[in-house]
Amino acid sequence: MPAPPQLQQALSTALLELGLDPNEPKVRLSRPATSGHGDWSSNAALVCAKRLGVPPREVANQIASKVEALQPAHLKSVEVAGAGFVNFYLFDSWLHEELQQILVQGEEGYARTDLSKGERVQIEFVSANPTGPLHVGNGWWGAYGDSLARIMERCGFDVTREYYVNDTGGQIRRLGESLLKRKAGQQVGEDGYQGSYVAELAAQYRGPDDTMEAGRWAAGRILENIRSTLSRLNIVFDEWFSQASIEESGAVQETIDLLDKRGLVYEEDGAIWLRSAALGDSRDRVLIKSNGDPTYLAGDIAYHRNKFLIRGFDRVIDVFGADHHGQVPSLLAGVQALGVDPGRLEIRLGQMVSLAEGKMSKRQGNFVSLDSLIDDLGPDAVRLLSLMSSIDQATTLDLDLVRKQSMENPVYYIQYAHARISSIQRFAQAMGVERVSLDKVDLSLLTEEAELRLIRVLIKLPEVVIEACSDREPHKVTTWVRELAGTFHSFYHDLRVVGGDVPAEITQARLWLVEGVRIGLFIGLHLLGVSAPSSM
RNA sequence: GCCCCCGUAGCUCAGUGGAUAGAGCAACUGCCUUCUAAGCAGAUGGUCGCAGGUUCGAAUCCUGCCGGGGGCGCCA
Repeated sequence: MPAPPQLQQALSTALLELGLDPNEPKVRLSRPATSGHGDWSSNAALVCAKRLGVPPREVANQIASKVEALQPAHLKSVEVAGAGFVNFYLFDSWLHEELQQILVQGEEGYARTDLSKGERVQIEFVSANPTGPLHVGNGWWGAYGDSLARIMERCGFDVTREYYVNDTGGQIRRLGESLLKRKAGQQVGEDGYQGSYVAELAAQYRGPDDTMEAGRWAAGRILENIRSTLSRLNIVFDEWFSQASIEESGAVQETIDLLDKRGLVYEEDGAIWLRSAALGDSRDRVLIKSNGDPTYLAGDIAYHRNKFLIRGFDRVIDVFGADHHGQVPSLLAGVQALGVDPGRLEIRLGQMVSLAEGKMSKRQGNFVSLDSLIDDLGPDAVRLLSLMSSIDQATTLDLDLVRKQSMENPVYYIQYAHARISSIQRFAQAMGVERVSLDKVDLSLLTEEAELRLIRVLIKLPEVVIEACSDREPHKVTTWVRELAGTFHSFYHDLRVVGGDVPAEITQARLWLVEGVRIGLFIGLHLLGVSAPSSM
């Protein structure tokens, strides 16, 4: 939340009068961590003191008295503290006004901003090969991509969610081989897909004994399952983009022609190479193998040409697993070779998710599928669990522990807060207490510390969403939602809303307060893709 | 060898330039005749991997080292 405009204005004026630049990048008006340091605090004196050759506390004193003289709205007192911080204490009226605004804006409007500058963004994520069920890591990075999309949408971006389907080449052949071997009752080799799902598919396969045909059929079936698994997690894609379609449309050849025209390809050892070493990669890369097949990279560059130059996305965010880290420099080089500013392509790497029980491998089929984890914990818990920490953090899941905790999972803690508020609202109605309209309620009756604390947390949301968006870190929303839920539970314990001997006007003010909290929880949970139940 | 990520309480993780470092789980003590105890309150628990550097100020930025994970294909 930005500081009250009058306070910002007064501070700027004060700084200017002292010959200081209010737009100095390191100068901040921010909320201190502890309430003992005021509602807002400026570090201007610390930043500027050296240049002035005056002790910081002295500068701070001058700033303090100038701001005080300007008497900005809501300002109660100013103090100089620590090494030279100027701390501002505001009247509660500031918080009451903020709450009022939140209630006016509601679920739709609150914490909605426009950072987009009109950008169309594509986020490509999951994109797991259709050769087996999704694993837990796909769910982790999938929740990340989808929540990032939701957050960016709330910040005004036009977002397309896309899944790149790897439905071509050696994998499909290998899948087809595995299927046919299973069907014929033979052993699947070491380099085949050994999971039991292959046997299940083999039993259903009615097509000819053609490797590619069987492979494509199986991939199609698997993709259907992937789609339904993802939808259990509230992940829905706008576009499923087929790699085969890129190859069959001749787009790969067109792309290579384009690169050739730019003088960035050459032939050697019967293969076609990209001069990627000249574009930041550690070496040159093969685009067309000596057997005439395009490499994965060639298809990927053609795909990114489609993203940037055909469909015209302003910005593309690719979410990959860290095991694909090696292909990043090549892809960036390829994009640059197309003449696209590589700054328009962001690649976020999700660190690996593993199980305490041991390593997972899709080929060997001994992994815990995302589906079974969802069966185990429920979709909300899986989604929230995956959005608790940064994707830069490698995760080791201890299933026993997670299962044991699932009844005391953070997800219930948060949802319970939302359900409790709904319950209060139901109770009020049952008692015949109707909420008066917003222009009739006197929010200034909210003076208890537990009430004010709640508003202080609630008003952080817009800034949290903005930060989560620009840092591409959805888990910041999770952190905030947990804090709000905790603050609410504490409030709930301390103060009654309806009934008891609470005066009617206070009940009204508190009903609106908890509605504000409900709005915050609802928005936060929605951005995380977690449901907000009205009862539990 | 080179590249990326991580190292914070017993465990899982927040905090990434501000003033006494936070939460959940585990362990301890209290709180339900009152709007949902899936909750609340209190106490316990930390050389922020190590060593330098930058800064008025570093868990946060820079360098080196140690430890863990991932990657360096005419595989995808």
